[in-house]
This record gives sequence, structure tokens and C-alpha cells, in this order.
Amino acid sequence: MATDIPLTSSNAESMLDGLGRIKVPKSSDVLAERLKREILSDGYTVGASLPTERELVLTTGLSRGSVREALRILETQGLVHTRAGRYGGTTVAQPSADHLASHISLYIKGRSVTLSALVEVRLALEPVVAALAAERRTEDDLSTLRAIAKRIDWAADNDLNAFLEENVNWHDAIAAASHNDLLHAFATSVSGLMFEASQIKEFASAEVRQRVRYAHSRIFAAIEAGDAELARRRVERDVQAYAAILAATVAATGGATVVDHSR
Amino acid sequence: MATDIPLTSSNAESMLDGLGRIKVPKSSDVLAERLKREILSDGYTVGASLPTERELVLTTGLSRGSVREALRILETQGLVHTRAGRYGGTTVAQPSADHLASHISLYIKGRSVTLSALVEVRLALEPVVAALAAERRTEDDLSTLRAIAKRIDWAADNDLNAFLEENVNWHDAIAAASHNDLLHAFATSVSGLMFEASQIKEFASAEVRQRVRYAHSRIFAAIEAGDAELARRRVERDVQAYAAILAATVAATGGATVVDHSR
DNA sequence: TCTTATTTATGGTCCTACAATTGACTTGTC
DNA sequence: GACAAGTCAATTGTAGGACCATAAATAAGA
Repeated sequence: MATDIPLTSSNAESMLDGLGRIKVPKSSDVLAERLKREILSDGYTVGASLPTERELVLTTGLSRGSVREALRILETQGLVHTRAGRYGGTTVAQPSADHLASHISLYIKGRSVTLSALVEVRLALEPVVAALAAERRTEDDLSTLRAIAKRIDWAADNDLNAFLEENVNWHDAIAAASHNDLLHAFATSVSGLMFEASQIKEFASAEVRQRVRYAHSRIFAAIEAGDAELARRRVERDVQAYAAILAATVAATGGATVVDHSR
Repeated sequence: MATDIPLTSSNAESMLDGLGRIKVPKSSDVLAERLKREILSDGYTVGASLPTERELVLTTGLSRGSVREALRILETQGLVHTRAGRYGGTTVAQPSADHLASHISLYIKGRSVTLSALVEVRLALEPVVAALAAERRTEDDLSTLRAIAKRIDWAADNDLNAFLEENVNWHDAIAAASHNDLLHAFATSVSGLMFEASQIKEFASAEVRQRVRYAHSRIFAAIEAGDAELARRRVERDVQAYAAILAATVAATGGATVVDHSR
């Protein structure tokens, strides 16, 4: 935001008035930035090929190592994809939702965001997601949801892991039905992370599983009927109920922050 | 999500039943993943030093280039920070909100997310942000908001750029007052990107500026009074009004997606 | 005591060489 | 002619070495 100028005026020549610390950027950062601008601006279509590493070495005058580091930055940002071998190379890509989700996940884990904070975000996102899904769901969306519901019903009594996994898929499918990519990405990262956190505890009791299935069926009905307001209310209630159960479980076991050690 | 198994069974030996494509990960990816796990799991405190590049070369058996690429990945993820010079090195960091915001921005720009989709996300986030802010704002939060409001008042009649910039700061301050880091990061990236997009057009007419100031004062009053419900309603109305104006302007000028070419 | 030079461990950059990968091309075989 | 197998070549992946630039701690000097 602001430029801090830690000049000791005793050393400052008149010529250097107002000069702050000079930062020398790394060559790879400069190249990454340049390529990023080009990718984002010039309607660089997805799948288009960037110059090869050695071509970039020639055109930029940098070493291959620096070029590779720049490309690695872009790859981590999800902007390019590289394949080895002849006719391979670096091609332009779109940052995927998974990519974004993993960065969101890193932010959350790095900050030890509390579970209640996650609940607040879910409470902001998911009701809106459901409302939009009710307005926009296609027949494909509905049949996907039906298929997942079927698998959940089966798994609820047979395979706990499958139950939890399909539960994540359910929420993902609802978010997809909102047909808003950004909302979809936000919602699935947050709820996915919450489920990941709640998976540790012996949380999904038979009673909870039953409640989840009932809530799902009610939410699905609202979405199928295209009733946005109803879908919103039901999801809101569902998230709040889930949060209450989770809070009770957490209070009983002690953990309070998201500090999952996998992934 | 699912593992696709494109085996042509004609080539499949019985020994290889069920085997899909074998992916050989790059050594730098493996190292990055390993370091990431360690950073996230072992209460690796922020600021702690990782081994030097040359030490990593010895312990991993990889070349220095591969080690550096791994560190560059971690740096792009915001997990570490490197400083050159003696007693420099690689230290553990927290992914900053700015970091996350830039990844969100990349996702949005890469996908050409529509403005209306952005509005939907804002409509999900900002009312909740305002409600939480009303419940949790400190005196510091309030005085920050007052200071920004003052600068906005001045800039509205004198400096259009400053007006727009302070407008972003205003929304950032409100999000900060919610005291939910994740919500803060989401809200500021989305609204920041929207303002960036609306800056191109001759959008902030004198009348609009006046309306913005009025809306701000009403929202501030609700937050100051601690009335969460009121704050939520007023922000919701404000965002909708903003969206309507923006839609009208866009309809008049043509642009429909976020394709800003800076940053 | 303050300033200035030196030291030295560290990341930053460059270079070269070779290995691994992989799609296109060529050849062989029926 | 069609299909299979082998060859080729461009490209990324990896290794190793050398040297430069940076910066904090330390020593030398005024």
C-alpha cells in the first residue's frame, strides 16, 4: 500500500532525495511477469505453445536455469503446462478450480483459520449457491445429483469412507449446478476443507448420516422444483445444523483449528 | 476425482491388470511436496529457516537446479521466502491475503468470468461481511473507516483516481472489520477486481459518486451501531444498486467480461 | 565512539553436458 | 494395403561446476 522510506538523511545526498531502498528483482521473476502479461493480454488461446526453453534463452539472454524457474512459477500459478519430449513444450493453460482450491487450502492451513470462521464463509456461500442452482440447474445437473444421492444411500450403511467422499461430491455437484465458476470454486474448497477436518473425528454417527440424507433430499427437492428461496433457506439451516454438531464434537474433543496434515 | 484407466486390454498382461498410466513425477515436484508437508505439519513456526540450497542438494541427492525449482514452487505458493546474502536463506512464511487474492485474480481473468458472476459472488459475501463487521468492529476499525470516509469525501470533488482507490480501501476496511481472514481475502479480491474492471469506463459520474458516499454513510452507521441485520440489508442493496449501474454502463459500451490487462 | 573495510556464507546466474521422454517417421512383415 | 515394430529428433528433465551479487557480522581504523 504505502512506500516506506527508511532513509537516514545523514547519508542522503541531495541527488538521492526521496529515493528508497532499491530492489533488484530476480531475472526469473521478471520473465515470469512478462510472460504472464502476454498470456493474459494477447488473446493467447488455451493450448497455444510458448517458445521452447532454448528459444527463450536466445530471445531473453537469460540462462536456461532462470528460464526454467520462470516457467515453473507460471506452472504453479496454473497458467502453463509443460510436456517433455518432441512436440512437447510449454502450452498455455487455464488455472483450474482445483488449482485455486489448493491455494485457498494453503491459505487456510497456513493461517490456522478456525472452524467457526470456515462455517461463516460456508454460511455466506452455500445458500447463494443453492439459490442459483435452483434457478439454473439443467437436467444433467439433476441426474448427477440423483446418482450421487443413490451412492450416498448405499454407502451410508456400508462404507463410511465412501459416504464421506460422496458427500463432498454432492456439495460439488450442487455448486456446479449454480453455473458460476468462481462461486463453485470457492464453495467446494471451503466445504471440502471442512469435511476433511471433520473426517478425523468419529463424527458421522448413524444418526448424523440419517440427518444428512434427509437434508439432502429436501434440498434436492427445492432445487428440482426451481424454488430458489426455499433452497436457500434449507441449505442455510443445514449448514447451521452441521456447524452446531461439529461445534459440539469439537468442544468434546478439543481441536479448534484446521490443522490437517495430509495433502 | 476418478481414475481413468484407458487400457487397451489387448496389450494388458494379466500382471498389469488394473494399471493405468504411470506418471513419473519431476524431482522438483517431489521435493516441493515433501517440504510442503513438513512445513504444514511439524509446527514449523513462521520465520524458521529451511536448510540451505546446498544442504538440500546433499541430503536429497538432487542437483541444485532441481532444488531451486522446488523452492521456487514453494515461494509461488507463498509458503517460503528467500533472502540472498550471508545469514539469508529460505524461511517459512504464511501465504498472505495478497497472495491468495492474486491467485483468485488469475483464476478469474484466465476464465473470463463474467461481471454478473462476480456480482453474484459479491452478493453472497459482502452482506455477510457487513453483518459480521457490525458485530465485531473495534474502535480501531471504526476510526479507520472514518479516516477513509474523510479522504473519499475530499477526493470525490477533486481527484477521481484517489476516489476510486479509497473506495477499494473502504471495502477492504469493512472486510477487515469482519475479523474473518478468509472472508476478508475473498471479499477484497472479488470487489477489488470489480472496481478494477469498472475503472475503465467513465463510470464514476458525479451522481454516482454522491450515491456512493451516501450509501457508505448509511452502512457505516449500521456497523457503528452494531446492527448486523441492518448492515446486511444496506450492503445488499448497495451491491445490487452498483450492479445495476454497472450493467447499464456495460450494456451501453459493450464489454461483458473481466479482461483487464494490467497486473 | 563512530565509521569504514573485510570477511564469508548464502542465494542468483550462467554454462555445458547428458539422460529421459515422446510423437512423428520409417521400415519391416504379413 | 494394413498393421506392427523399430528409429529418429526435438524437447524437457537432471546433473555438476563455476563464478557473481548480496548482506550481515566482524574486524580494522580514525
